[in-house]
Amino acid sequence: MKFDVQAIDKKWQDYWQEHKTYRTTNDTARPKYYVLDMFPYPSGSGLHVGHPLGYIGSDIVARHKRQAGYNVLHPMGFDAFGLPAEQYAIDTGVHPSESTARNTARYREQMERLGLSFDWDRSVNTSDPDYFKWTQWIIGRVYDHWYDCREDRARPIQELIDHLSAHGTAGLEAAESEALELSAEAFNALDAKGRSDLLMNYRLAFRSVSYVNWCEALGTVLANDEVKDGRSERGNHPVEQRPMLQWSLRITAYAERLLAGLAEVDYSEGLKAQQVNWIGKSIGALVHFDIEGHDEQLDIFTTRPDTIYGATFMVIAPEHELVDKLTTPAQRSEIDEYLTYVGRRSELDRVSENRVTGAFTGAYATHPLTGNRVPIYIAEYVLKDYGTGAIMAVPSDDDRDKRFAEKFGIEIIDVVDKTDYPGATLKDKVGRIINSDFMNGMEVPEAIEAATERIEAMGRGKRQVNYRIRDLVFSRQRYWGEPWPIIYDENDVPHLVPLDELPVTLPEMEDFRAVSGASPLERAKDWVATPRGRRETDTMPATAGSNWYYLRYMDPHNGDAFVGEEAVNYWRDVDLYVGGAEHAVSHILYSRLIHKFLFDIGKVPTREPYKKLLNQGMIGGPISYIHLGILLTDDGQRHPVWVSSDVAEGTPLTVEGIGSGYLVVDESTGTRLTPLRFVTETSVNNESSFRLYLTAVEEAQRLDHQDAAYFRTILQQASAFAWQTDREGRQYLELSVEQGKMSKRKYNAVNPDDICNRYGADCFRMYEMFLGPIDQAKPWSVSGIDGVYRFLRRYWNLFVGEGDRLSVTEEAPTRAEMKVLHTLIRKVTEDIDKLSFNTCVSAFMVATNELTKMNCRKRGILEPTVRLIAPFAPHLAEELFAALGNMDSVHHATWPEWREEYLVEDSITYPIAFNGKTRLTLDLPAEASREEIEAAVRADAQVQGHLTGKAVRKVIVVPKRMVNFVVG
RNA sequence: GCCCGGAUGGCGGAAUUGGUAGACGCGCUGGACUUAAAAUCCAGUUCUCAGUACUGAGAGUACGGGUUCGAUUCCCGUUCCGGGUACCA
Repeated sequence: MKFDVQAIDKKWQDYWQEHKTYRTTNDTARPKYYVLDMFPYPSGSGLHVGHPLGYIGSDIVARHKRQAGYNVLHPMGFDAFGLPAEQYAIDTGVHPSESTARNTARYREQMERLGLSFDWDRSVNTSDPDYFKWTQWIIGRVYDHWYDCREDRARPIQELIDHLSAHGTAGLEAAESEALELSAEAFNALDAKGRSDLLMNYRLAFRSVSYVNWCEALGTVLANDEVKDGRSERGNHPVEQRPMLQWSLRITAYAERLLAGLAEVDYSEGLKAQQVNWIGKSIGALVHFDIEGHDEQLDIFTTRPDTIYGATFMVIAPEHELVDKLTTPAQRSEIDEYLTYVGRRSELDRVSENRVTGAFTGAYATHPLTGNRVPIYIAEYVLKDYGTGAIMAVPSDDDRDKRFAEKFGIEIIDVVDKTDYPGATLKDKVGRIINSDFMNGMEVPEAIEAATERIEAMGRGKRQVNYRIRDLVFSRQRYWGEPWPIIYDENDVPHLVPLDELPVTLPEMEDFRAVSGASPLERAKDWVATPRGRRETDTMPATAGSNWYYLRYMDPHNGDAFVGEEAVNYWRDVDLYVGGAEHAVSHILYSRLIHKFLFDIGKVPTREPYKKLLNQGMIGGPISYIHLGILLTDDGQRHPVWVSSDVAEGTPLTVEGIGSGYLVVDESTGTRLTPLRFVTETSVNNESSFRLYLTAVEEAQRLDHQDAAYFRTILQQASAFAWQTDREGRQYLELSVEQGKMSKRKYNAVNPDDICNRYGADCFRMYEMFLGPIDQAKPWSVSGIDGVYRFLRRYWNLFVGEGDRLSVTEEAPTRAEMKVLHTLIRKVTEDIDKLSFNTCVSAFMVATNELTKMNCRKRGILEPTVRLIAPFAPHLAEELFAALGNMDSVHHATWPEWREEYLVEDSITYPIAFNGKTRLTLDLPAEASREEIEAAVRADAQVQGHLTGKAVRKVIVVPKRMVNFVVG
């Protein structure tokens, strides 16, 4: 048997496929364990070495749990619908179904090359009609429900209709777009269209006009999480706010439960904090202000009702519905001018320059407590979407209000004395209330309570909770997504497409580009027109398919339900969910929402989908640059040359074929991106350095892949290289380097296939784990991978001796050998549990070093280590396990258990410290008592040497730990 | 600005109810084997100072304080780095 990692990888990958080694059945006799990787979108560039970090970690857990006797569900599938897939298709001119199929196949190949133990028979793909049939069905269920705030759950829309026709809105506490009051008679008098419109106010999936993020370049609306700094996350295009008719999901109804549910899941604190911030709960009060000369009231939301005596003006959002009505003739032109200005400003302008702007409407509100006249302004800094879109401005205790007041010359009344709290900021909610009538002298928390009570008692408002989270816009004017399963009748009333007619598939289209706000599906006239009316032409966002996929894996081929009842009651939820932190907010939050909805309608037995979440760290890639300079030769000629990054301007240079002169730098010089595959990482004088060797340049001339082609065009920019020579006489240039994300554009993506082909999948797997804690970001570097390869080789050599023959003996193990084995069992078992994979690899190295030193070749020791290493190095383990005479796969073998009796120490090495400084160590019997230890230590000659001439004030003895003498 | 992480040799990192700081690996230095190289194996490798090999002394986990017999670990303050988020009333 040869240590030929390529052959071993191939042999066992074929074997696993053929024997379906990782097939999972819904065998309810065994305890279940569900370990899931986040759904990848199969991009055209394939996997790079950053992706597998999480896959390997979860695979180790899956394999370990399998060996530990669990029925393990460890599936993989693809998030194939959505903007990226469609944008990629448009860029490459290939139909998304084709490119998706190709990319999916590539991903699967790469994953199989890594030896990941997925049950591919359970794979799903969101763009598969058998899958999105159920996506459409789920959204249909959401559409068919409303949220009863009193029972705190979703209920069928028919029950709402029954209530409305019997009592109207009386006694109704529902999650709603706007508060409505309606009698039963009025409801019953509505026609079909009127009734449908009214119900939209309550449905959990509803259609309404709202301000949405419109992205002109992508031709679609985007959800809040798809927008970063006023630009689209995908493609970095500008985004503006526009009122549009859109489908949305009423996630706000679930805000409180999404918040509360965080208490019962095991996510990192940071991730929980992000979810909490995104939901953005704030507790405060709703206050009504009368407006002079108008019947309407101005409603504002504040978290600081205690500062109401400091409210010297009001500000409403420019888009607020009362703006037009409140504007006085004298102020009309000023307001119109301001509205034009605001309309011109993009979201990006608003975010980037933080100027104080606004205009006076001419109207005044009446302060509910003082009766004072309070001017009403409009200003950009008040957002239409948050609270009521209006505020009472308290310039003494709010930065923005203060800047506004200063600019417009408005009175500032100090209402909170913070002298007792030096350093406190406005947000700390501390201080003593002044200038505030009945609240004077109160501390802030007390005053908030008192103010709220007073306002409620006066009928001027009420306590209120507000959330930052907005309802989730769920329409896209794009082709590549699930069509909304809706048909509008001749009265424009939407009707759900019934289950037996699902899925609503996409029409075949040649040109599926989105044009100016109209969905491409509108152009598919035959598809839109049905006997019952016209189809909805909006599609769903990518999250529609990915927010419930973990349930489909439980029962992927079920044609009668999205998941069978028995299957979901067995698998229940995901025990360990592994993926990148970039999906922390949106994906996790939205699938928690759908899960809670499915719980409400009795389709899932658990309240949360993911019990424990592990966010793997990003692996960055070095981005290297070659330096271009000008060689000014003695004859005054200028020659562009490639130089080392450490060559300064003015350095004398001699370049072969050109002559000598010195280096100059001008606007044509600088740095050029160098593909990572041509860069060699070395270490010189303990400093790491990145070099371009002559051999790599020659290689770039030969190879025909993209990186080489790019690099050739770059290298044409100069005619020569100012080579340096290393110790071995090879020619190179020093490059400059920075760390960045791995991406195709930066030519720094490293393909795991390349590493596997060189070192084998097992070495790659263990090396990625050895890099450090899995949740920490780290730069990719190949330095060190040789060390892991050497370790695997040494481990192999424990089993295989001279002439590549198995050299394992049947001798009985010694106590020392058993101690090595059981120490390893304990360490690996415990550390897998802690998801501390890097220390597992170290433990294997330590054990291998020790067994090599002992020259241990005994089956009784070595065979259990094969079962331990199987999750990490599945191929080598399989090869060795078979060589030891086992017929079944090592991955079905049991996990070894450690026994304490082999771990106990006979003697313990005690550090002996004097005033806390360790001076020597002494070996003492493990079972020695405190007194025996002290006596033995005091008797030691060396210890006495340290104690001579000093008074021992105290002796601290911690059995099995240490001894410390306090001397004076 | 706010929230969340983090800072340990030349490098990746290890060390948890507070008890020998630097496991393991890389790199580097020296040696063995070899015609040579590669591979492999052995030894050394936190820094400073002192000495004769065995060694000894001092400093040391971003920085400044504190608690403690004892602090990488707990507390207070500061700096820097990474991530998220931002006119959210």
